[in-house]
Amino acid sequence: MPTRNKSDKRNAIYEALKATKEHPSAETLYEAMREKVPGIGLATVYRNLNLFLEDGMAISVGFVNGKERFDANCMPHTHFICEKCGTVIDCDDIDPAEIKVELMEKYGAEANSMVLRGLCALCNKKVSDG
Amino acid sequence: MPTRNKSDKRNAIYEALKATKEHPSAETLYEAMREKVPGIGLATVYRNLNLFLEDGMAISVGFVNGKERFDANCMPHTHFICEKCGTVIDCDDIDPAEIKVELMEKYGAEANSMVLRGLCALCNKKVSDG
DNA sequence: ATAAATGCAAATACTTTGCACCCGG
DNA sequence: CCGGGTGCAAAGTATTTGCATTTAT
Repeated sequence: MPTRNKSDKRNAIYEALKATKEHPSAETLYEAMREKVPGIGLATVYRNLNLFLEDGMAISVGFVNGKERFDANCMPHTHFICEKCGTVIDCDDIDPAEIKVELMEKYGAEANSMVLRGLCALCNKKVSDG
Repeated sequence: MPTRNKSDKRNAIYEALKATKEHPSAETLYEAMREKVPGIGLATVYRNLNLFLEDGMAISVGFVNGKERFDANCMPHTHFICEKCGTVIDCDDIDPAEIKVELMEKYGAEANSMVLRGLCALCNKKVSDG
């Protein structure tokens, strides 16, 4: 493992990721940071996000419309992804404990994340409204 | 919606997808088919997989190592993906009904799929063996 | 004959990487 | 200085698309 220096840009990226609830993609995070951190490059955001993953400072929520989405909250928690609008919701209070036990008992597999996909409340409403 | 003709290649792709349990990527399916269907093109596989999705004849399991994986089994069922080896397991007997109800009650969101990620039995064993 | 399906190559979209330069200790 | 960090542009992957050709009806 490389020696990891402090770095203003790295800190800024991490703080920006921690500060948002929207589980941003690299590009989204980059766009959001450009004003505050002038001159920052997209590649730097990508590089540092990957370092955060390595170091356990962030997790990948998965891909939404081809883009990887990140979360600085590393506490195991369930995510819901809306297939329509791409919103990612933290479902902190939905505990997959029983499912995990079941998975272990039946398949011997150790789950460390659970992702539900479907339609969020808003998009669901739009559908039923027609 | 375009009028969809029958097509030998399309049928072959669909049959190949139905025949396998490995939830293949487009590329994997293409490689597996090349011998049986000479001259088939990768783009054709991609195109038809997308048509299957549109027509509800197949579902996307999600992305594993950057590649989308497909399943011809459209009955709602839980998937487990091993982050280490990329194996996708059907967990037909793990019913997320309660989780779905919880999600609807707490978030008003309608889930249509559930994916668990972690380590499969084999990879988990390797880890604990050290 | 007509409309859809296909193969190939070119184009996309997202992410990673090579490299020269910058910055902090 | 020296080693890590960064920006930019180029390279890399996976997927989609344009177009001329083939195929089915």
